[in-house]
Amino acid sequence: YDIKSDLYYLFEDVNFKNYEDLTIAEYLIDPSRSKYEIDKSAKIYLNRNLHSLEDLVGKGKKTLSLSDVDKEKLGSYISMYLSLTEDLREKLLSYIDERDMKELYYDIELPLVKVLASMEREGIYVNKDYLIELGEEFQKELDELEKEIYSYAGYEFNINSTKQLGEVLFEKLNLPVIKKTKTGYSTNAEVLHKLKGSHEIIEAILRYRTLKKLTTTYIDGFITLISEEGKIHSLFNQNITATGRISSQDPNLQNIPIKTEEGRKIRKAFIPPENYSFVGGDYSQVELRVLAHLSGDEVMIEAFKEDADIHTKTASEVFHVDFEDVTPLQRSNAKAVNFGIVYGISDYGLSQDLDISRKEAKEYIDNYLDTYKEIKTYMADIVETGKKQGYVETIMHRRRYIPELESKNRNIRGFGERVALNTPIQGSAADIIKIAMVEIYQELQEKQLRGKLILQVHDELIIQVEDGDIDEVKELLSNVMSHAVELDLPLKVDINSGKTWYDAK
DNA sequence: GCGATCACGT
DNA sequence: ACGTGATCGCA
Repeated sequence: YDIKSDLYYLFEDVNFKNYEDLTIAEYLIDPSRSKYEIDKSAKIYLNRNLHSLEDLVGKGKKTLSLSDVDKEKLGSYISMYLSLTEDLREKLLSYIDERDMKELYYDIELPLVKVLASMEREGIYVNKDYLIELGEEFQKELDELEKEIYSYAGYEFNINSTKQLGEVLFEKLNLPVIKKTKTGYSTNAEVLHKLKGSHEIIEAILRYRTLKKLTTTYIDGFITLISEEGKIHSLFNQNITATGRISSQDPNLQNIPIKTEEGRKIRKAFIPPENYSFVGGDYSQVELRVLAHLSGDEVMIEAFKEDADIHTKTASEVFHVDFEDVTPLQRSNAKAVNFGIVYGISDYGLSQDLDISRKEAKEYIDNYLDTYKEIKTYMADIVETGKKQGYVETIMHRRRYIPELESKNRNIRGFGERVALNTPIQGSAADIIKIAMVEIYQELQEKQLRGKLILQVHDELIIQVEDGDIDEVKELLSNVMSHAVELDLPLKVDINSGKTWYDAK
């Protein structure tokens, strides 16, 4: 039960075939549960009412150490735990078998436990001095912005408080209210951008928000997590997301900035040991490729086979212009539609994204579905399947139940429909990269390459490798990732390397 | 401790 | 669509 933490200590001795993890089995049976605790599972799967460990040690500040727990109570808890585990195992494995999840469980998720444990244990070196320096740079500008904002407002207030900021903008300065939230005025980036022309304070606030985020989350936040050896060991969770993706925490290494150059600089702080480099591989358009495969849409499959720029190709089809004549705006609109389709689009959502009317958004979508006719069929079919079965599946039979499809509330049902479409796409992409991770891990060991997998960012893998083995690892990573599964179209992988995470782009 | 808001990623 | 985390302000 939750064996990843134990693998830290048993690492050298445990081999692939001789461990099991019931939290993983439970996750595959129902990935939407918020946590996997043995007392709850005993109730769900065996209808047994049990005391939890928490009943023994308490919670919060007064939590007891195990050594302080009454020995008799502890003993009976442990014996209950052991016999329960065996009963639970039998029950869960029968579910896994019934649902055709044996391959997913034994060949992907279980081996992956060890891969993730290895990534957590290895961690990643951080250049602390660089981070501190970058932080000081940001802080200097933040101090100036703070003064500037106070002078525009006419008084000092807490800029971080949306409530106080709303009062300044919409009551003191009388700027037009663009949007309201449940609790008051909306002050998010989207709103602020629309207010940009109306007062100089707006640009200062936007800049303040950006720099504040970078300092608090990515600089101060990281510095406190650096170990004595100068590393960060974040956790890679295997039973959190409803779609099968991995999540990362303490710190989250899956949302390090990249879009703006300033934020991207954070990545220069992540470095390999001496004489090592990073080799990175990322799937190009993996979710759209998965959609092309799942729907069997020949137009989209053909576009990918030609290795065309998919957004330009989409624009040329949707707007009925030659490939060469697609304008940057047309391409960026087509890109938004492609994104929207993967997320299970609504005309409302797309109209928000593109800041156009709902009617225009609907026209874009209709044009899109006229172009990719089999995607239209697929969208209708998958929702139908979800309603009929109560769940949808990925290519490796990962399953997600969608009770929202039965809701009488239109909004909730609409959400369920988007989930029904997005889950097989996002989840199959997760299946694919997980297969690649398990294979890479095994190949690096068997070929005795001096490389270790250290990061996964949904469609991207980063390996830390001794300089002499860079070329071989690049080749291996490219092959393993692109052949992880066989679809009706090729998977494309881009490979890079460098001396910091920033450079492995 | 917790919901709400905001911002970062794929 | 899927996440994590910082902060505020209230309980």
